[in-house]
Amino acid sequence: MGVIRKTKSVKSLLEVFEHTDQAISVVELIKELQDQMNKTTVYRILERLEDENTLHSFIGKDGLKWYAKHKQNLKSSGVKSHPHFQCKTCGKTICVSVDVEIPNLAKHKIEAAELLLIGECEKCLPK
Amino acid sequence: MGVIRKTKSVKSLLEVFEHTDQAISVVELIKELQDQMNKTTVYRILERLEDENTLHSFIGKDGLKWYAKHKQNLKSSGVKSHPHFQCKTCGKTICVSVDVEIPNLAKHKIEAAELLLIGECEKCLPK
DNA sequence: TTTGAAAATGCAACAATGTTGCAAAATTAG
DNA sequence: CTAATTTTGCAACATTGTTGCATTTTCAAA
Repeated sequence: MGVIRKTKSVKSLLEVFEHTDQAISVVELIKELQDQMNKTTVYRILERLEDENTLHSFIGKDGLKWYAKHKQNLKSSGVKSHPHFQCKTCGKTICVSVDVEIPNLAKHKIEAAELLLIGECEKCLPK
Repeated sequence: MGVIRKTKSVKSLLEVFEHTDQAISVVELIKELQDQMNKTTVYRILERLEDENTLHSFIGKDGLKWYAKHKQNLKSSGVKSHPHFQCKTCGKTICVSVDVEIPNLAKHKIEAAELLLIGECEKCLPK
């Protein structure tokens, strides 16, 4: 397996994540980094960083892929997982640090679970 | 609001769901119905049937939209939701009839939750 | 049964997201 | 410094989903 080189592009991308704990969609990353690298490069670096457990990904409510920094997390039924919250109004998407009970399914092997919570964040809630 | 007319296309589409309890991806529906209607029509009928609560939809592990028959379901923390299981090997995707505990999030209003379980189904599990 | 308004459809063009192959450039080990 | 390997850019492509608009179908009132 390949080594991950700390290239200029990789550093640029990681820097984006250093300034926030929020998840960032690939679309936004491409937009934010468009002067520094090609979109193909963004996709490929994200893939590598996920393989290396630096980032983790999940699918948002509209089917877009999101990435966030990887943190060691709680385990439920042996499945490593934490929920993500996505604001349907402003789109803000965050990792939620709570344990989730993953149901067991007879005759099925569950290897991963994605819990997406959809609603409104504090800012978007009507006063 | 509009009435949903029981057109030939609507009947064709509903017939696909009559023969299974599994979820079906839009991609597969379009393929299966390509001789009977335009893909635009498939998208529009699905939207209407979901509005009418005949079907419900969710996003699969690859960001594709899936639909399944709507059944009255359990409520957790006031949020109506049930998990879906998707086999990473054969792609089979089903609704799971169990209650899921939806975590509460301070200062956030959670209106919906999607729990996607990813793993291997009975058929794909190595003996 | 006829008719006319509303709803539904097909089509083509488009938009957005994501993937691929390949040549060129950058990185790292020795 | 050099050579092998990894990384990148680019352009072309694939897939999924959306839109506008003209035409057709449906349904219910007459």
